Amino acid sequence: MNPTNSVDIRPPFSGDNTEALDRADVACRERGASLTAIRREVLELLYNSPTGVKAYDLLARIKEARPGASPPTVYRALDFLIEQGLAHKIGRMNLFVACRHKSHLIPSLFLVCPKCSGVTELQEQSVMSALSSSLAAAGHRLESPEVEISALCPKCL
Amino acid sequence: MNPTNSVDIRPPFSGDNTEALDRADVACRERGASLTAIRREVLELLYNSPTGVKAYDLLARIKEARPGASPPTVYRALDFLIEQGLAHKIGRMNLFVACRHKSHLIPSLFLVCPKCSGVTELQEQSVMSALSSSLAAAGHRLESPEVEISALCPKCL
DNA sequence: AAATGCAATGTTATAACATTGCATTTGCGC
DNA sequence: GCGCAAATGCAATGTTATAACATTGCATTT
Repeated sequence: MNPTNSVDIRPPFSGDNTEALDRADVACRERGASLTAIRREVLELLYNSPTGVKAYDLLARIKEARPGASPPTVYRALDFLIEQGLAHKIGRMNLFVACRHKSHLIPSLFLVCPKCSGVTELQEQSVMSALSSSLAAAGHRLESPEVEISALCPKCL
Repeated sequence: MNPTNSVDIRPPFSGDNTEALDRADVACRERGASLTAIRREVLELLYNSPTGVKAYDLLARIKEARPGASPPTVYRALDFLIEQGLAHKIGRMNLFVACRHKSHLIPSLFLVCPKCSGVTELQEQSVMSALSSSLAAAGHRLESPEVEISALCPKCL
């Protein structure tokens, strides 16, 4: 949650994420996918949240504009965003966050505060390389370049 | 899942976990807690499972002996075991595993295979120290000495 | 224009996971 | 035995996620 230590490529609370959304749109197109209205709206909600968001909270927000929205509406959008590398699920807490990667080439640590649901993304070569080699030695392979860790944030310490 | 690299302090598939259970019982007593019959049975089920186990699967097993068992029966036992450091919850997959720590003084990595639910526990100084210092630099503190990581196991690679 | 294909979305229901609240029983020091 | 705290039984409910099937809208073919 401490902005000084995050690797955000844009301000987490910005009211206007048009640019980031447009960039996401372009990235999807390049992969032959399409960031439809629903998906864009969900992504925008994630962009505007300083913390991880629960699926049913997203649903409630989406319903304001689309009264017919149902759980699958949201889960499908989230699945899509995750597939596209635009969002990430914090499994421990059933929370969803926008991806704030500098690059998918660099693996990330997600620090999830169990108290405030804040999510900070770190890119630490030292940790990730130590981790990768330990895993390799144990015959395992990281499933995704995203590792989530439950850690109290500075505010909640 | 590769036993060569695990830090199990006893065989994971043993049919007779009496000793480990007795040790757990003593450890609880020392802390003024009591490993009651239900709790002991749940712990035994965990000990006997090579993989993480879902709460409702545990419930089904417990019901064989105690037809009246209900979700709280199992969740309360699990909460107790987790409090006592005898079990661990894998949040990402809603899985529970017996704790196979050598010691709670040494932090552990839990490698959870997303394919087979296998759980391997690693104790790697290099990783944990790199991790701790990165977290500290970011103003965070590990919530628990247990870090879970989603990684394909050797069998499922 | 009609038919077809296909991705996305709508709709309903239900599965899967977890907790709350309250009544009852049990273990245990006195 | 008595009183108390801890544990358990039990029903209901809350929360998270997916299954199954129908419909829409738009691009392509006939």
